[in-house]
Amino acid sequence: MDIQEELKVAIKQAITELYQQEIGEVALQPTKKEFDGLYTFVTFPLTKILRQNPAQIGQSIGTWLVDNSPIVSQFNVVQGFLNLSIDDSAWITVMNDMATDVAFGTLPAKNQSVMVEFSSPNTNKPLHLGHLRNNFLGDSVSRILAANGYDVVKACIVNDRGVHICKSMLAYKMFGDGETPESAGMKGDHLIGKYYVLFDKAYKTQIEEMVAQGTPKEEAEKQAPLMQEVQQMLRLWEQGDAETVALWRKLNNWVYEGFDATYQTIGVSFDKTYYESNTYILGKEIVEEGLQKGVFYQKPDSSVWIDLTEEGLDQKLVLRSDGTSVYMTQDLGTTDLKFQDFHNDRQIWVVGNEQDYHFNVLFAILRRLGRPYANNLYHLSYGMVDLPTGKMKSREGTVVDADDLIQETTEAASTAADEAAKGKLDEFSDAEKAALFTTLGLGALKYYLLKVDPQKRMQFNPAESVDLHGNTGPYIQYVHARIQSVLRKAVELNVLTDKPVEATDLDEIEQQLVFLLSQYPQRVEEAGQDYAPSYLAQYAYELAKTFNQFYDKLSILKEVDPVKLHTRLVLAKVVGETIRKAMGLMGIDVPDKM
RNA sequence: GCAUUCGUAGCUCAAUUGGAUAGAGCACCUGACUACGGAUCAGGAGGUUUGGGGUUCGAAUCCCUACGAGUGCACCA
Repeated sequence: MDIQEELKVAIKQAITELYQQEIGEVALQPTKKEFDGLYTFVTFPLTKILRQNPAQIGQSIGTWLVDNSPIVSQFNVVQGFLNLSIDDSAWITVMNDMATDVAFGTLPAKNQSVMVEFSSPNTNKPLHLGHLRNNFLGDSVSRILAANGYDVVKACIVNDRGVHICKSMLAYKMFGDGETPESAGMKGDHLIGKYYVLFDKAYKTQIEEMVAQGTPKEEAEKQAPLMQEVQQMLRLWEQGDAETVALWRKLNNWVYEGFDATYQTIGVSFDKTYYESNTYILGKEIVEEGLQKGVFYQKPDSSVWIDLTEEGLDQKLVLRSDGTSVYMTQDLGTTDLKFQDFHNDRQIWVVGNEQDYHFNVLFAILRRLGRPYANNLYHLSYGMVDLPTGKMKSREGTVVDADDLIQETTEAASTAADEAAKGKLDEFSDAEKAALFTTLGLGALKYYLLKVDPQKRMQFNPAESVDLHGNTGPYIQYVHARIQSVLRKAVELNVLTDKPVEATDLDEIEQQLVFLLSQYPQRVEEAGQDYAPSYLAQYAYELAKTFNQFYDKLSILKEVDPVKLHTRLVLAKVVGETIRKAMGLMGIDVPDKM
């Protein structure tokens, strides 16, 4: 039973019968808390069509609904707002539906596939806070789309070649002295990051020396011997020089081991990994195709361009005059490759908003080329993560390392949780405790980063990110643990939660809870449409908070009326399951005890 | 300079896409524990939604403008 749908149909019917008019889509909104009712229909827009004032329209429709719809029990009209109360029997039907539907909140299969590309790291340094926002977003959006009935392919493109990795390679060659992750006692990605920093230091010293001797800074940056060597190394790599390739392979593998450990900790995985070393040559035949189709044009120096001024964009280079690729060429190639590999109905890129322009251009070019998939591409753009002290700057050493952060968050969770648990965890083994603290720490961190609208730049406050109170992951996790505790005791009392609810009336707060629960599938759908994990964060918090109010106001296990006791247990059970699902869509686990 | 995103309580964020008196959390103040898990709940205070115009029954939301912040405007990726 879908109360909202039934209401919409009933309202349409009311207008047809009362006014002999057809209206389009009926929009309902949740009633504000200070008014009676749960659904509100706004009548202002109808005044012109129905030629009546808003309050009269509300009064007429409200009266008709109470007389003709079995689910509408009461109504009130405030100006142009028609507030509707729903009969308890309808809510109880809804509750029973939800309690028996194992797949509640999972939408029917759409027989369409989506590729979500995210993470896509460079292999010269470890992941940082910004990558975490990217990974959590991509992972969560993938889960949300799967819940919406799409077949999802999670893809990662590893940027494993180029100047940046050559810098680490060169520094390792110079200062490495055979060091390995084992000998250094460091994760591989951190070790390579160390050499990247070493390169940068040595390089800067060279530049400073050259500038001191009178070379202009810009020229010094290009002429510095270290940079020359890096360029030479890149050429050797491209020529397939055995020694260079072997070094490259060795260092990259260390980095992958490090990344894998981090991915495992944060619970992120991919269905397909592309390596740029395999794909960077792609795209040149597309340039050829574009020239033949007249989409691109060639300048006398033989560089190739596209003119996108009609789309409000600029002229853009797609092939250098020496015939080598640029970033855009590669992306054209990989987009085609991804489509050939999976034939996805849609492709999504989770990439920071500094590349907004790049994706506008990429999509415009693919449209011009007449790619069949060109209108089903989406750049999920997200804002940077700032620190309370300002921007993260690698040069100033203010970058927050992902592994460090996760460790700190877990430690903070363990300190706070050990204290707050007050003996509840005594029976836990050390391993169980460690697992719980990771769940709580990661829950706090993921929730903190996902609750904000992706598009917005956000501020990361370390102290707030590990908070357990208020609008946080652990607050919601706590409600789940609390519910499980109640359900465990119910089992001891032999109260079954798998038979239908037989109550005939509900308390107001119970009604509010059922109403919220009934909205879950719709929220999943909206989150999918807008690629917005934040909707689910908002929802999970509201549900958890409402449950705590319910819990405070009404007793469950101490209730003497067996019908009410049963009703409340079923309600608690469904709330627990829905919290688990909603949090699951953000990649957040919920514990049974904490 | 051009393009683009953003500006909401002291701070961090919401606002169901144009709807009611703009809501939460943190911090601050007050109350509720012989507890179905107080890691909780109830209450208080806190706002000219950056300023100024406009559109309409109705604007944080749409348009214009000023101010402020971010990002992009490479034959880098």
